[in-house]
Amino acid sequence: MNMERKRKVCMFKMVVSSSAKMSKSGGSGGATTKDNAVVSSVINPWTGMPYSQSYYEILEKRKTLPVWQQKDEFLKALKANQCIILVGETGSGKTTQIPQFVLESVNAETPDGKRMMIACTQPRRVAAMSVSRRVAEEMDVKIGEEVGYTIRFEDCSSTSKTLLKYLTDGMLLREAMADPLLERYKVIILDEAHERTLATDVLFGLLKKVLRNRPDLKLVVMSATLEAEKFQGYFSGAYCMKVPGRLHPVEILYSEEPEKNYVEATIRTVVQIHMFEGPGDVLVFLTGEEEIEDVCRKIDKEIAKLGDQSGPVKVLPLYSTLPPAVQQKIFEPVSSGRKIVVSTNIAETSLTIDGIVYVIDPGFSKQKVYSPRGCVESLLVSPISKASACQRAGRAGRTRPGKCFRLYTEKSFHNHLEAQTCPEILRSNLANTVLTLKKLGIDDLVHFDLMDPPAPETVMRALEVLYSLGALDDEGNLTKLGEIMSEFPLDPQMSKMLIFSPGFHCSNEILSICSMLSVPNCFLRPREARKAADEAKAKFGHMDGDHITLLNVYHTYKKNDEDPVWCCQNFVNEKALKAADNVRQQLAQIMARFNLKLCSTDFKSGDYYINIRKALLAGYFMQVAHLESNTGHYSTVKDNQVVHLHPSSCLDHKPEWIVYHEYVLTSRNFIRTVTNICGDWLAEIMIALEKSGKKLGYGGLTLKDRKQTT
DNA sequence: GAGCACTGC
Repeated sequence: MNMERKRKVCMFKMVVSSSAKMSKSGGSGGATTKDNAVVSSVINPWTGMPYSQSYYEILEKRKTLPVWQQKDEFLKALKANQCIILVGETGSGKTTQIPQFVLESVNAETPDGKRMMIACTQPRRVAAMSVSRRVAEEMDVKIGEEVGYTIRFEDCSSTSKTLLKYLTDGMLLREAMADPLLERYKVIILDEAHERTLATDVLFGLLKKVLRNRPDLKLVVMSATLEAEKFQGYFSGAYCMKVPGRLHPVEILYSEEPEKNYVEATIRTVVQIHMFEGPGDVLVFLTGEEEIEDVCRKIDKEIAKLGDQSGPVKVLPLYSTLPPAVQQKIFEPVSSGRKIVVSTNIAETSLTIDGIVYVIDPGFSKQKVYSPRGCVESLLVSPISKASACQRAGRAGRTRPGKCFRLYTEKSFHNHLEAQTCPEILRSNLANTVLTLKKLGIDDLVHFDLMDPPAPETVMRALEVLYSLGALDDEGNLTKLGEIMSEFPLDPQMSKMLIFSPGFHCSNEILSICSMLSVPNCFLRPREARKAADEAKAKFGHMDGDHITLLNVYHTYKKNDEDPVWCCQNFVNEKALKAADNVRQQLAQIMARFNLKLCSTDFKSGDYYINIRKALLAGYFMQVAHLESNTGHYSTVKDNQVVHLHPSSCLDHKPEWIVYHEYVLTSRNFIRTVTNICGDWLAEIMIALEKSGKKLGYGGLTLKDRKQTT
């Protein structure tokens, strides 16, 4: 078969010439030794110790990064402007170097020794950790001292020493809740701003406000190219500068005709690359676990058919729920033949694989969409954005020139793909975000200046939820309860359930359930052992429902001393349970801060499970479904939607009333993680709510109607 | 009788 794709467009320019010149003039060899002799007496101002040999070696490499060419320009701009937008492509060195430039100049500006920090945010924990380690090394200091990082569950920084702190964007938002003017920071750098995470978007709005109240604070927004103008318009008056990247050229090849079946086209392209292209590993982007496993098997089969006429291949799947040991395999070099990694979007930003020369981009990914009407979040396979397509292509040019095969036409790239992926804030349930904003003192949500304001309906829905939970009062102000709720890293319903659980004498148990609900699904179900996995899961099952099943798993895990062998034998995801244990500790600390007692009902008491189920309802009374006797289907109490029990539920019967943790829209309207409750308990809550004057918009049902059905 | 893209607090 001929290669069908003929159109070639070179997307990336080589930007190595200037840096090559740079390292030549710096002199590698003899000159370096001479330099060292001169500067070896120089003392590291941070430690008071002479610089180590490796400091100078790294310094030479740092000086070759594109961003060093513009160090002076940046420092001048920083002095003259409150807000800078820095556009830097992959490989410019902005994430490691800019914060150090800032540190050098800001320190010079404040000789009074007043300790204020520089923050640099990252969307992901791993990045915050690994970048700060690298920077500590570059500065020849110990991580956690002058340079540190803060992520959930781990604070590797020191209040007395740390000057430069890398942290997740979500973490900075948490800090802002206690310190709304972010007074401990002198400069805040928001990195990877183009990713537009929910936390980054909220920080944008918050910092725009804070900058007006703190003329001494400076903000640096760092982003990849595409949205620079939009950012400049939002941060009006910001100084904007561009730094070139350093990526090898990537040749883009498009399909001539639209592909009917992108999975088949993918397999065909892999085979073609393997037969006709030179050496180099292949990275394939697909949408999900099942599709990936399926394609991996088919590629193996097709390449086996070729027989000896082509070299060996190693086909490896990659997605987040893969056990870490299997994930690690993608980084191992293959002794002979070609490595083919078939991955989800995880390889687009979170994981970087070296040695990739060919990228196959079918143009799809699974994306979260939110519908405020039904309060549902769902995952949909959707076309990616142009920005995302460029990011994928760039993965082929990290080590040497590469090729990217787009399995769609050039016309559809230009005409059908959106420029940017829709920001997360427009695709999410905002109940928790609105609670955070209220806690940050932003009362007027309508006039809060967000880069992309969400639909009014989404904000209204969030306010409604918070109001009915008692987090907001009639005027929309945060109540005492709302304030405590905002301190928990949980959805508002879950915070409320946890805060009310001591009143039901079961806070230990609810705490464990919250933790289990906060981590990925702990039940493993490998394709080759489905039956055994289902049997193992059934042993944890409880007749009252899935929440108590989760509690059983957690208790049994602890009873077995967190034994990895036990996890494996019972098809339980050890990583998830460890995470639940971490979450539990964190939540317990927050509870202690508010004097929320940890208590349990006597296990032998008939009320043990009843109390737990009542506590569930205290938070999730808006997520109740009723079995309709005429149809045999469940319908939601709130808006009379027909819903179906998710097949993963352990319930083997259909109780009249159930509370559900989530409503997911996939092949049908499913409710997942459900527990049997009593209609009278719901009626009691409704009466109490109505007495306090709260209207819930319960689909036109009056209280009398609801009482009649109980 | 299904699915869980990916992050983050």
